[in-house]
Amino acid sequence: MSSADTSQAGGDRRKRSDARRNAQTLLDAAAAVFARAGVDAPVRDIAAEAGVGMGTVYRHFPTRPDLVVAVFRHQVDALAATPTGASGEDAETPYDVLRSWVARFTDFLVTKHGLAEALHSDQAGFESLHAEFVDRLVPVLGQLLQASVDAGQIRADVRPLDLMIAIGNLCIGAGTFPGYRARHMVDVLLAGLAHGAPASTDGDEPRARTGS
Amino acid sequence: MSSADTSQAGGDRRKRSDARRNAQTLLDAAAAVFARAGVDAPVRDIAAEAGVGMGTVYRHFPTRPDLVVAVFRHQVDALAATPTGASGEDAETPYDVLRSWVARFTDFLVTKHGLAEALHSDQAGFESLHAEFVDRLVPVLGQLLQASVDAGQIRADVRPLDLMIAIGNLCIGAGTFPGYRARHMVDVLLAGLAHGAPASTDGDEPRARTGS
DNA sequence: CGAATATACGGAGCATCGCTCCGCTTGGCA
DNA sequence: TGCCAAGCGGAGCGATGCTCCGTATATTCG
Repeated sequence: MSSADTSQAGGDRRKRSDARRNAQTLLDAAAAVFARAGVDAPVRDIAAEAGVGMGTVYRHFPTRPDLVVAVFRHQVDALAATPTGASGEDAETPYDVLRSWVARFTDFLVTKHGLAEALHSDQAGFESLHAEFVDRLVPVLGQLLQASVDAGQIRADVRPLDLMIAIGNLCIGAGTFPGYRARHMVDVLLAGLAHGAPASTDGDEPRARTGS
Repeated sequence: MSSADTSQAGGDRRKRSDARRNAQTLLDAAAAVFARAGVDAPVRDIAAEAGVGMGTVYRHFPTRPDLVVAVFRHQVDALAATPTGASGEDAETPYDVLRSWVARFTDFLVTKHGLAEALHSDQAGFESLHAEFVDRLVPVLGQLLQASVDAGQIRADVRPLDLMIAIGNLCIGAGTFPGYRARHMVDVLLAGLAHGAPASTDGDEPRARTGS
């Protein structure tokens, strides 16, 4: 599912050698172009960088987002592969683990110029890119969240999807707006996560605490 | 400044009558189309809705964002015109005032389909749209923030621009992603604002509190 | 009231996208 | 070596933001 079964660069042994090579070349070229011009870079540029034609790009990656997904697959995998205890430290509290995972996620989004932006643009079927992130990362975030809730360290009224999208959103413009510090605002959000539950802020119930 | 001196619909008495009328027609048509198809709607559609040609649109509003700015000008004005005490209630604490202003800002962004998204897309000179919002609203937010800081109700390490962009970002996808509740996450962010300062969360200093 | 002229209009057209289509090239195999 | 399917390249399509300029008309002046 999620549209990115796109032959994964050099994995497929049944393809012709030039096809396999081109897929990898394309991946490298895309990574280079994305780093240089952001993930919004025209597909034509990527084709040119790789020294192939438009057709070749689209044969390997049927749609632009598929290419983006493929380029960042490794890093999403890394993020998805840390259910608990990033570095094996079991002494950390669940909330600490949550914090460090979120920090890594934030770094990832902030580092890749325009990735966070692309995650949300409704244009050109970028929803598959979004779906990829949601499918892979929401479960992990769900575990981290639940553990912190169970430990009584955070409020229980924030769902994994809410938090994931919120973090992704906060990272938008990180490299674009000079004065905006995305990481800092993610920190503030996490602080709010930790304190909303025990005492509701100011004695003033937020509003519309819909659903669980 | 900010590129939106664009004749303001019907204000200019020196223009030809048909020009004045068309400007207003365009504004109405744009509002209708934005409501129906989001602020990303093609300029051609707006021209068609208004029953005028492309040239007319661009003569009145030199660039797409200028049109968007003009359409939402009234509401931005309303937001900008409330330095303190939304409804004259002086008994509220500064933090309450901040909260209610932010709630109105959030409602505004969430209501207009795609406005929050458009605020951040780097494409097609949308930075003028962003500039408009920043110029008008950051000062107000600055006052609200400072008052709350002075009252000791919120942490002092969040600047107006940070908060404004953060809120705008959190509203992205409000109407697009079914499960995402933007308002709720804005609440969480505000909760973090209130609690980060006094006691740093868990005894564990967040991380990299880069330059106060 | 009727002509003159600046002002405004309309929409064809340009450049840039994402993506498709199809004739040509080339790798892999007998 | 020769065959043919897998693969390739890039012209081309439709959409979009924005420009340009010949045409229509509101306004003014005799």
